[in-house]
Amino acid sequence: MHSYTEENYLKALFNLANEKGEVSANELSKRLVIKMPTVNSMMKKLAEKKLVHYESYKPLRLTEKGKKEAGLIIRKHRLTEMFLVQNMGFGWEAVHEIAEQIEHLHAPDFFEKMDALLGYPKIDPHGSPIPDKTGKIEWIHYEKLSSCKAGDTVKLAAVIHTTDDFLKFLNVRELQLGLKIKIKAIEKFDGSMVVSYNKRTAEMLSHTVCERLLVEKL
Amino acid sequence: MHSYTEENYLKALFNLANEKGEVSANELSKRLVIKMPTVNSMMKKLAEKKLVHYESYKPLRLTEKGKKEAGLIIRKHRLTEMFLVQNMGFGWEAVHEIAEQIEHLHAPDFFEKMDALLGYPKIDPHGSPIPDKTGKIEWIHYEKLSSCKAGDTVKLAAVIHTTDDFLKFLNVRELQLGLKIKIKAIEKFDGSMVVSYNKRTAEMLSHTVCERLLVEKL
DNA sequence: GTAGTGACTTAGATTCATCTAACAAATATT
DNA sequence: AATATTTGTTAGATGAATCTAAGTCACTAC
Repeated sequence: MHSYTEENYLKALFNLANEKGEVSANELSKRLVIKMPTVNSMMKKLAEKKLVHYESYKPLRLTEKGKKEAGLIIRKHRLTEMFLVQNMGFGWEAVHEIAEQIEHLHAPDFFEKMDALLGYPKIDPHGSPIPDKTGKIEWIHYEKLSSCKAGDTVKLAAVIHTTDDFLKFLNVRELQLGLKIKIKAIEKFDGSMVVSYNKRTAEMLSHTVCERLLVEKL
Repeated sequence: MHSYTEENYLKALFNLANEKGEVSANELSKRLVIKMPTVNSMMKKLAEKKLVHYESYKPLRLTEKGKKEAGLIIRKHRLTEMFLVQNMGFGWEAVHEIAEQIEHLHAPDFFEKMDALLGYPKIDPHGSPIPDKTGKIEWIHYEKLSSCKAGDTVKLAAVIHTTDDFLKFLNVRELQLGLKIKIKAIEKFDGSMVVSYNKRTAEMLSHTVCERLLVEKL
């Protein structure tokens, strides 16, 4: 079994790799807010355990084993988030911090039970896919709202870079997963969009926001 | 805030004090399966933090502050057990291990929510009182079944020394909290009891079992 | 193609929770 | 009361995860 600390390194490596492809020690250090030398020695340790491929001065890569372990942690995280929202009534902005802790529990029955009570969900409350029991993730490709054209009608499928503040921002505007959104206009100079949905006929969304909303075209 | 480790010492001290009054370093060491010198230095550390009264070669005592902290951890443990049983469908024999881990989470909202969803329960699934939000415990005095007389009719109010095996033993015999039990006879030589309840007309319970069943006389 | 900057590594210190070994105090036994 | 046993304490070591300081590698810019 791996320590709480090791699990956080694995998860960070996994997430960074999916965001940017290769992962540098430096990025990892920044992500975890842990100084480089510490990261460096942990990488050697994880290499010993065959969880990462480590070579001096080369980018970091998870091994297959490492990916699987990371996937299983992320599975626990996302199942937990789903449970907190669906079965306990938390808002999607409130669950990340709690799930960050629960993901490290060694309690297979607990996660099995959550999974069953939720009906074996495939996505978490933010639309991110939940890895399966082997740690594998089934990537679903959505488009960014920012890459859609005026006139398109889309369905909100997932949100990314989900800080609490951003999620609260979405709450205030009733922007929820599954929502049907019509793009009325796009401002050329800043990429902001005017959209309509529900009873809102002209809501303004900045480019930053549109970059974080993933949609399916209808 | 206290570390996971410190919390376990506090909880063990609290429980031992309630079982036996005074607590020796030796008992604590055995309970936690941690060697004496380690316990010793932790006691000094907790004394620094004003959580225990420590004097060389004297029994250990929690300070008021220590009792409160311990009570709050036990509160989290018992709320969790209740939630796992009531809202997630676990059997009472399955929840201890999971709750041992969840009790250490720093997630006030999570425990608040469980408390609310449960309707602010006063006891856990084993009949033990749940400390209030200030860490105070309201002791309820029940009698041991073993101290009742033949002919008594009692209600099962709590079970103590609840190992998983013991709880499974009770499951098999349909012995649940709230159950009305009639004492038909007591064997003098070994203290075992013959009791009836539900459709069971002559169930034999050893003295060991009767010592662990707490009841209210009816 | 050398200098400079940023990324990476090594070396060594610190803190926490644990251990073993050895010693001291308190308690029990005869 | 003297001795043996149990309990508690001190000293010092270990491993995990962190740090700072200092040195090395590699890419970028002229």
